[in-house]
Amino acid sequence: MYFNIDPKKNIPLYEQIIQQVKEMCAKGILTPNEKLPSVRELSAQIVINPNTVSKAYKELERQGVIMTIRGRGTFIAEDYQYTHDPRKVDSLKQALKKVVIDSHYVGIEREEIEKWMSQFYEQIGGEKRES
Amino acid sequence: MYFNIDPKKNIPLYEQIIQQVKEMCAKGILTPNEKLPSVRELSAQIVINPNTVSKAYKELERQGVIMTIRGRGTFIAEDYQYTHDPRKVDSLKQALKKVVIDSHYVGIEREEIEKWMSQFYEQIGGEKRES
Amino acid sequence: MYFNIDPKKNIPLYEQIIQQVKEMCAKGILTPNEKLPSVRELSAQIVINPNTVSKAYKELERQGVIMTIRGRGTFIAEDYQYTHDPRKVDSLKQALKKVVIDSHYVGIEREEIEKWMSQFYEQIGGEKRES
Amino acid sequence: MYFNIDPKKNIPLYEQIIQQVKEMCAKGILTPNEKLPSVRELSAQIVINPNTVSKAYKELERQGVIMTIRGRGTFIAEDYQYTHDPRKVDSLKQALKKVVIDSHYVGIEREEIEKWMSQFYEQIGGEKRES
DNA sequence: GTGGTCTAGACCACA
DNA sequence: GTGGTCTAGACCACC
Repeated sequence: MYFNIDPKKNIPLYEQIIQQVKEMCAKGILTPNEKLPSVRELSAQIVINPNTVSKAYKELERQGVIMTIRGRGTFIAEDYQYTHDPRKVDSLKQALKKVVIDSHYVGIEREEIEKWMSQFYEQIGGEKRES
Repeated sequence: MYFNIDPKKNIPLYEQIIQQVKEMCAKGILTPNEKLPSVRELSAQIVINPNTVSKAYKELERQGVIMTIRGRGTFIAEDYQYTHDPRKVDSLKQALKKVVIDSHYVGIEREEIEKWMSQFYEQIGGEKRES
Repeated sequence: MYFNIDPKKNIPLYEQIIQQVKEMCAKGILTPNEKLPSVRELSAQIVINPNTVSKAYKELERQGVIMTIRGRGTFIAEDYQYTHDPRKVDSLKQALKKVVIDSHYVGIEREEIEKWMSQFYEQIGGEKRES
Repeated sequence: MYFNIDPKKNIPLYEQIIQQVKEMCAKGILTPNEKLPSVRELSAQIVINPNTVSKAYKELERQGVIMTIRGRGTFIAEDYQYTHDPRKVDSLKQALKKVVIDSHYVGIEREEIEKWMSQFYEQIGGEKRES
């Protein structure tokens, strides 16, 4: 459970938390039913406003990545449901397009991008989650 | 020179303009030294405030994608210089990682993502810009 | 944190802010991680529109002189990176040439110019920034 | 009489003309009473709007650098008068300060700047103009 | 509280 | 005609 939060980045803090939780889940570092630190704990650990952590948790729960059990804490969900939301698909497509074009302008070759992608998929690929 | 601006999207209007100009350049729809619509023209065309268009143009100029000639207008730059800015590279890497992880959560397979990527590169690949 | 903004000058207001922030940094009056006045504060202090201050701050951030932390404010950057941008070098050279020639036409001797330069460098020289 | 005008630069075209005329005078390339090209000639030569050349000439005349003799043309003035205008002096000081600070931020050492300055003064120094 | 985005409308310098 | 600067005032996201 190591978070790497950088307030200097453009990405909102709560977004950084969301991404890192999802990343750790995808990589298998966090497994279903595993307990997450409480809002207080985490906010103390990464020196951040508790409201920010809370917001991240709420969003993660809304997406079905984690679940809160009153009085017990928050846990990684075990029954994640894929949501083929067409708007999300489109937004992903846009994001990928932006990466392709921007990398083109930075002078990064296609091979490089694909190397990155392979790396990311390798990190995930190990434990393909059934659902 | 058709722009497709949607104020309902989360992406700022000026960012949408930037992306679309870059996309059209990369695809070869816009060629070096070609004139862009004037700030006023474009703002009238896509029904947007001139300042917003101006902001987009200034950012594009800062990135070296376009150049403005005083009193004459704005043009696609002819001598685009790749900038291997390490911060940009890193941010691209992050963006790609986000796409990979988020697509995983939406239930999109790796093959699908790679198909998209191939499409985007095909659209660009035709006229690889020298310099 | 005293700013000396003069709307009557030819130099744009936001440029004056940029120059003075950079000057204060170079002189060591502003030190890394120090907080700058908020956009609203500064705009009230020097009786100027907030957007103008914002523009100055954004440019300073783009140059890597300051950094903004979302919801917290703007701070002097701690890890300033020199950018040996050849275009900037050239433009500086031009600016210096202009000073030399114009001073020649105003009747200022070379010794005078060099005296000024020594003064400026003395003000900076004290705390040469490492990194 | 070779002009090097670049409409892509930030400096206004008429300013570029002014600077280059002054530079050529200071260097001795243009000597007192030498004839300048007519507005038409010059505007044709450097492919520019005649009004722009005209504006430059008017300003140069105002500064006393050149003189127009009706029906004969424009010539380099022979009796240039130094004008110790305090506002100009101050603006030069500001410009020099800006060069010093900006060069500091670009990572150029003092020695480099002084080397430039020496170069510029050498180019002028040959024929110190008496007045 | 912070900065970021956008609008509307004004004025100016430049070509 | 072009873009550049500035103002006033609104709304929003983030912390």
